[in-house]
Amino acid sequence: MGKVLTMPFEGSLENLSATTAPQDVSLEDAATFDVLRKMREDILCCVLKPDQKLRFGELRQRYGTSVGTLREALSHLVSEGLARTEAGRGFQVAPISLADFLDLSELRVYLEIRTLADAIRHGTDAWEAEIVSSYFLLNKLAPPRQDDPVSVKREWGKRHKRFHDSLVATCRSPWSLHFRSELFDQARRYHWLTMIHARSRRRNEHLELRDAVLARDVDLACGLIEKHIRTTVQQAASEVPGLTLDMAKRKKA
Amino acid sequence: MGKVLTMPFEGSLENLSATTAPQDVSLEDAATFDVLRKMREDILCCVLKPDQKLRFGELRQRYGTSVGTLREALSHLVSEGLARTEAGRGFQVAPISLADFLDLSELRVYLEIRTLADAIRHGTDAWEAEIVSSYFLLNKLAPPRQDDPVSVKREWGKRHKRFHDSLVATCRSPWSLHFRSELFDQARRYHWLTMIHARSRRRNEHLELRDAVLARDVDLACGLIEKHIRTTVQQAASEVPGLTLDMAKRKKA
DNA sequence: ATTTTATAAAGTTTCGAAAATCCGTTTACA
DNA sequence: TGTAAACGGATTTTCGAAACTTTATAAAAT
Repeated sequence: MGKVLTMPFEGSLENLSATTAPQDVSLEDAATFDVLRKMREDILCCVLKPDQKLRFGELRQRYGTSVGTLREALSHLVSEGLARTEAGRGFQVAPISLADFLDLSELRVYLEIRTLADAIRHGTDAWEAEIVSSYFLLNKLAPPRQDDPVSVKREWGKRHKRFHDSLVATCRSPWSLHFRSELFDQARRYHWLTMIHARSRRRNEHLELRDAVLARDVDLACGLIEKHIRTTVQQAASEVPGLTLDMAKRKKA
Repeated sequence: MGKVLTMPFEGSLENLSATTAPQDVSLEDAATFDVLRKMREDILCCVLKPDQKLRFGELRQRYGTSVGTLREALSHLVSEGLARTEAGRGFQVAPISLADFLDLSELRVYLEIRTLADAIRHGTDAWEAEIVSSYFLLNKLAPPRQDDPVSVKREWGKRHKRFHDSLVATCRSPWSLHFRSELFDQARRYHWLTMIHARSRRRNEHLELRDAVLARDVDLACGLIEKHIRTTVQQAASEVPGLTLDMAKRKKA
């Protein structure tokens, strides 16, 4: 658990960030990306449920677009790990399982620590300002529980993501940031399920995290984020019903 | 450099690998994936050069397929980081730079170590057999140099990948394997450039690696793979011409 | 000479129909 | 009764043409 040990990226001679890491497809404004964004959000928030078959007919209605456009978006979701496909038999929402959540969380611990440590070391005033700002917004909303309306849960999820993104924003490793981001989104699916069934209330870990980061205390901050992730897994494992024996949901179709 | 420290995935209660990690899109046999595979290979081998504009007209001829299919494949390449796109102005091959190679290699070191350590701990007879077999095939071909024909370079690249894949095949973390695989492919682009300009000859690092792995010596094997990756970066940095001042190739168009 | 505006060419994005494929059911045969 | 082949409906996959955007070219205006 202990030491942080992230090696800084001082190998890279220059910080010019004209890199090759995959594009985080949000800068785009074309119609395809609208659909992609919407579908991703719907999968993350389990509007489209795990294992659900994704038929073109229905999707076409739901998102008001053509087959080709849908196909492109779906193809994208597959490579993000949010959908699966088998040649000839269409697409379906990626399954979930405790084993998967554990696996991705372990990797997340490393990537969050790695990016956070580097971000703190290269933080700027603007970075601090955005952290303060995004924390403020997050804190304004109480962490949602099972009986809160969906819109509140969604908004909280958005602010939660923004806060965590702000923490690592000045990390200079595009690849680390990219993978961190993918895993964060994956985790959001499980977070959503946890919110749905949330019984226990957690203390304000985000505030501690914010302060440690602003104090530039790398070890403390990284320790906190690690605990934060692990606690989240624990909570999900103990409070989300169908998430223990893994594949007991195949019958759901 | 030292310690290996990869934490095993003993958190995951069961090893059933019915997971959610993104599909490695090679099991597919549809036409779209043929095109995707071919295009990926062409980018990796710099047939399609970094920064090159990818016009639909030309691609359509080259791969004998329709716009829609191409678009789907390109979209996939974007999320793998092998291409870029800007709404309204099409696609282009992802740029390369030394900074990028350094960045991805640092992350690769971690992921290769993580996956290799776990793979060794859970290796089976079949795993050992495949390592022996793939090493044999790799060793039959001498590492290609600048004057070797392209077909030889390609074949060697294929066998090289197969060997490295075989080493980590029994790793039980699908997400780690997935990201490792993406980064390995990224690195292949730079390896190709190195082969083109290779001056120095390296000793047989793959043999050492194979033996360390088969001897189940985790620390040694991980140390070797780390050195292997770092050496490759060094070689590329010193022997590939345009790969020092990063963006001196914007003029190439 | 430089900027601005208009026009044409090139290229990209979207769409829905046609071809191919899969899946469940019925029919034929041993 | 059980197995295999064959049909029909549903769904996916592929395609190229139409609509739209950007880029290049040329003429007009400052």
